[in-house]
Amino acid sequence: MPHSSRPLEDLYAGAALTIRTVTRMAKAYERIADDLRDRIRAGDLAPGDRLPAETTLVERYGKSLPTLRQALGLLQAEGLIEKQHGRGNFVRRPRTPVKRSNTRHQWEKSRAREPEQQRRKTGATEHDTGLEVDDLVFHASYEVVDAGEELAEIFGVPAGTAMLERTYRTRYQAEAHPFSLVDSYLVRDVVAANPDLLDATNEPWPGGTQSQLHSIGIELERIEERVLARPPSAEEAEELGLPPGTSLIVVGKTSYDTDGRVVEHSVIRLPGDRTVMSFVTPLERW
Amino acid sequence: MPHSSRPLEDLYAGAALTIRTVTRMAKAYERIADDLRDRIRAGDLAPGDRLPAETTLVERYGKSLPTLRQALGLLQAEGLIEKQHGRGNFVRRPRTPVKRSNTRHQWEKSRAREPEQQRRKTGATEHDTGLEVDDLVFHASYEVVDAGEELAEIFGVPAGTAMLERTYRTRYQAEAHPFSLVDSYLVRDVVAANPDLLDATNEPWPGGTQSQLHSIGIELERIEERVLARPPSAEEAEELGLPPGTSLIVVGKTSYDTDGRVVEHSVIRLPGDRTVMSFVTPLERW
DNA sequence: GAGTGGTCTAGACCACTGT
DNA sequence: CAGTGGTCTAGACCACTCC
Repeated sequence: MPHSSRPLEDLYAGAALTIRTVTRMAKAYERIADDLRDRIRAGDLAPGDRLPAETTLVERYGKSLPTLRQALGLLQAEGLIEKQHGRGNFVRRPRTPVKRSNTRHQWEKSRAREPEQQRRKTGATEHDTGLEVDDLVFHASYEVVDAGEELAEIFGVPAGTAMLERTYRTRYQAEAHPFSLVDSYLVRDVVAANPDLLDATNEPWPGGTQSQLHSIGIELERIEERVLARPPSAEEAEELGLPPGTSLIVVGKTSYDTDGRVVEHSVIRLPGDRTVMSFVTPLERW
Repeated sequence: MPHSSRPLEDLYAGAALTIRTVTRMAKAYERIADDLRDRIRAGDLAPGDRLPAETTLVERYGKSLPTLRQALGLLQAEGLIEKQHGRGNFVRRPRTPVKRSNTRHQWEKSRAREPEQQRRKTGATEHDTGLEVDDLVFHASYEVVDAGEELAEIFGVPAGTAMLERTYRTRYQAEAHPFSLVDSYLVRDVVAANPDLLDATNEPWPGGTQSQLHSIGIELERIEERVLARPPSAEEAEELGLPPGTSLIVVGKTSYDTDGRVVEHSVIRLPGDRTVMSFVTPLERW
């Protein structure tokens, strides 16, 4: 079963759960989809393989083209196949899962005060993914924008306050699409205390954002993350290489300093079909 | 803008982000979808309103039925409209968002040792949602199952070990569909120390799982949650009332006791279009 | 039974990919 | 240029909802 080598994800995928099977009339496009799905799961069609041409499948199943295409649409929504205009339909290769844990925050905090040479070795993303710096391609750009109502409310500043907007794109060297889109916001006048922080060419900053904040005397006390999922816009789907039907995970991350003030806020958009986030909650002892 | 009364969610929805507009040929079904989307956002079509019949829209836009339906399919995937066979297409009413925070774990732990009368007042779900116990309808059933490979690995027990499987469904009194499907697992022989724990009719147990574990002398030390999103199966979509195109959020929650042993594991399935999870990560002071 | 969406057909023409 | 998927049409018949 090419798509289910990881036991844990099987469990979450419902494979191990007994689901009450309901007998019902199978529609033509469902029967076709079921058949193709079985062939893929059985390994009859391996990841990367091209499916027979749609016209061929029309003949094989004895149904019309639109009906067949409806079946393929189902499989596409499930992430099993990928359509490539002019080339064919292909069995999707499972993409490298992207792991992200909230233990990264404490790790990054501890790193922030270490010497630069030490900080340069690995970043929080490498910490999460277990990869080397060279495996990742990183792109950053900065811009100064006025705070909208939402941002103003989050930071507790007047609307229109000048904010430093930093956008980051990170992808695996070997892949075409980034696995995270990050838009991070800081109050411009706060970070201006260190002019280096206003210059995108200093990215990637060894030690990350917490190290940058440390350079202007800010210590973080806690981080709050809000997680939701929604369908991607057409642009987001294209940028992340998301197949139609898969969703976007959006994380709103807010950093509070030791005075309880909001010092940073990020909107992190992640592909829903390959992101696994982990959150550890320690509990106080009785 | 009926779908965007909550500022924070606007930000995460991308409304406040400048997205580079790309000029490209608009396809017929995209133009129709754009037009209808605009009408909905403008409030021209209010939540709950029925759209004109598909045949009427075919005349209005001068396109064929399949093309029009393709456009409606887009809007449905975006969660803007809802199709109801035999009734019509309706502008979706935003559903009550379901909030869930990891602060519930510490809250529940503190509660576990309080007197029953105190525990009975509110549960963790009410703590999250800010609702009263009476606003929620709760269903539980228990079953003893053999541990599969995945469960065995998680708990560090041999495959085939007898597990207590507890399934929970929770919904708002006023709504037809539950907002969470929980399958929780415990090692049967561990919980058998208190026979009350094997009986589903004792649910809802005041104080929740941590209180139950307390009754057999187990104290939790930390909770790990793994979060991912995937498309729902047909059954899950139906049970949660998910429109096609929206995704499921799956949380794998593992509870460790003070000896570092796994004592409970849950698979929690939540509707992706209405669930907002919040995770707070405290950081150690410098 | 009237009105609505759901499924399915047969076929035309366009757009993209690779040789 | 051949092969492939993408868009679109006109129309038939079925299934569901509600009066």
